[in-house]
Amino acid sequence: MRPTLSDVARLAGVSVATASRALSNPDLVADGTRRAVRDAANSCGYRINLVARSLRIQRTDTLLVLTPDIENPFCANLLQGIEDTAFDMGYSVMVGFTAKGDRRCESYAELLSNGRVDGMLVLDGGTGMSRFTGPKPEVPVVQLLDRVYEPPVPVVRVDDGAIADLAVRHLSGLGHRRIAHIAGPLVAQHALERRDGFIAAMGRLGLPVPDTYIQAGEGQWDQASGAMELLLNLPEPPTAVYCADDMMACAAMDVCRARGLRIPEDMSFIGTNDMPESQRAFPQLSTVRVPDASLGAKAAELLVAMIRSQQGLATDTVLPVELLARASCSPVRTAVAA
Amino acid sequence: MRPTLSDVARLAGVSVATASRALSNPDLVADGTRRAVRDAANSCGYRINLVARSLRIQRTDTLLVLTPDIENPFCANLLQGIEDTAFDMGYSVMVGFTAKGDRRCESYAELLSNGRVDGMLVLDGGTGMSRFTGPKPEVPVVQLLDRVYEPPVPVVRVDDGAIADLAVRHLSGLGHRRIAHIAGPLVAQHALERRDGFIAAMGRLGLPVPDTYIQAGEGQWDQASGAMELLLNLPEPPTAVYCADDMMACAAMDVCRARGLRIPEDMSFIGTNDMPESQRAFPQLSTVRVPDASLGAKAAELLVAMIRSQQGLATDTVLPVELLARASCSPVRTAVAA
DNA sequence: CTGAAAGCGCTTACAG
DNA sequence: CTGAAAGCGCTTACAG
Repeated sequence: MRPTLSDVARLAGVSVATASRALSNPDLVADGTRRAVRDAANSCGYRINLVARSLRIQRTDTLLVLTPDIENPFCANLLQGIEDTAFDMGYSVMVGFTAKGDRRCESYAELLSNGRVDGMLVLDGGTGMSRFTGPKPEVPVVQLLDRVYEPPVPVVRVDDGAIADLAVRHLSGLGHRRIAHIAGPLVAQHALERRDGFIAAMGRLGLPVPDTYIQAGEGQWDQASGAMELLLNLPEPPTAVYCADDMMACAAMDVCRARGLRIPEDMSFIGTNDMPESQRAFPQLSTVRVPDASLGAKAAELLVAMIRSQQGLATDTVLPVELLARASCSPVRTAVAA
Repeated sequence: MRPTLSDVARLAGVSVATASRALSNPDLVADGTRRAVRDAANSCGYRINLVARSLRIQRTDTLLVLTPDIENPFCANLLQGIEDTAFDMGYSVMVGFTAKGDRRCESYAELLSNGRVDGMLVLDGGTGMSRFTGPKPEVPVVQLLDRVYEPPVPVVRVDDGAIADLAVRHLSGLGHRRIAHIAGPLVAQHALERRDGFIAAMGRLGLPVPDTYIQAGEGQWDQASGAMELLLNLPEPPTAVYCADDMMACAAMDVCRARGLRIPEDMSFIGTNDMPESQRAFPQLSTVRVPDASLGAKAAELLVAMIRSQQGLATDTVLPVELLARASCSPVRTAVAA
């Protein structure tokens, strides 16, 4: 049998109360007593039972993070960022993958309502979490990137319209006018807003956006490749492409290379997120960096603040993005076109 | 206040004992009673408190998985595979990243000894977990890929020597004799065994292995690039390279491409793991597939079996690997050398 | 089929 | 500074 606090108390010749204090609140106890209790604990190999402690103090010091998956390196980084600051604040993290279906989501949401975790951090990729946790502002939930619950459930995100605008202006600054967009999974709000932001930015610059210049990439390698094929087969192909995601940009670049096009001379590319593969791509991919680590850190901090029921917390936190001009964009070649 | 079981009992006009049975063991209770209790529970929005339940039944139905990081897609897949089968068996998973240092590892290990989780799954990348959890066969721990604790702590793995042998024989079957190896992080046992397996396999075929033909890639993109540069600068460069990891193979291929070498005509490559990038590489990378999902599933099943204190469990489970011959290897060009 | 009671292993007012 | 006691919210022999 594992020794309990009362075993320690008996060994040390004190009450359980004192043993508890000596171990978790040493200041409340006399020097000698403290030493006696510690010795007793060591000698019998005592380890506190955290479950009992949790029941008593009514918190688990555990956070649940929900993410569609972690095949996407961006999500993986986010998760690591969250775990990192959670750890520093004394929290452990449980993880659930929502892309696996509704039954899973429901089951995960119950960990929160059933008291197994103190709070939940949801990074939704268009999965239907909203069906399972209604907008109950009283439970500690913070959303990452996409708003799936109404305010006052807080969200930590970037400005996706601004991202698209940055990308488009970079390209237009290089003289491009025929700019296409390969969109992400439009079930996810951020993908939708990047697409709409793309249209808006083009409009502001007076550049035309034929329907065919917006292709569905769905955040998938293969679909993005297909989207690029379609763009290249257009009677009047674009000279530059803004992709809602770096992985799709890499896929699209590969298609161009396979067709013998030079990048950036024949086709310029700009992605989003600054994933690890962007710097490894050839040529290195220009992108709009989304600060994954800070996003995760901010979200974790906010969640913990909610758990500790602090007041007046931000309900919408927008973190800055950054244009990273690398080698995949160049000035447009002056068209000698028909 | 959240309603408790005694609130439900009062509402339904029964004892707490009956309320508990009606909810978690419906068969033990009369039809009418069951209905009354359920109605009561619904009407007040009762949710069971899992922490209290855990304390009572002495298990948490939670597993801890320790991994160096999840930037490596292979680890990410493994984690997802584990979570998947854990979920199916009724377990939640907590995650800890061991690459973050010793203090972290120690802290994670305490979750096990302090009763927060029922078992631990460790995927060690050469981090010093062994320092924190001695070889106590009684605690439920299973190791993935690398053995860091002595038997009888079980391990679920592949045969790394066989992997290297498969790769080398594939290359030698194509006529290659000058075969080099880019090694993984040698602090990790699997990397060490792949390297030693490489040497052994070459020896069996009577092929020479100059020291310079074994370069340190450390599982890092940049280091692998550097390793490839060194190989290319050799007076007598290899005609083929076996990489301990697909990511390093991709890095090495990029170096060759940048130098204007053709793959596979000028240099053949074979990797390990079958990561997603392997199929996206150009040309598609030949590799030895390590069955990440099955590895995770097997490990999770084994761990749960240990938790349920089943007897006679395997202490060493070796899963089969598979050679995937894709486009990055071709017959050696008959040397017109000096 | 149901209830009274004990107990899982802690923490924390409250009194002294 | 220390102890006796209550209680966190469940489950499960044990009796009936």
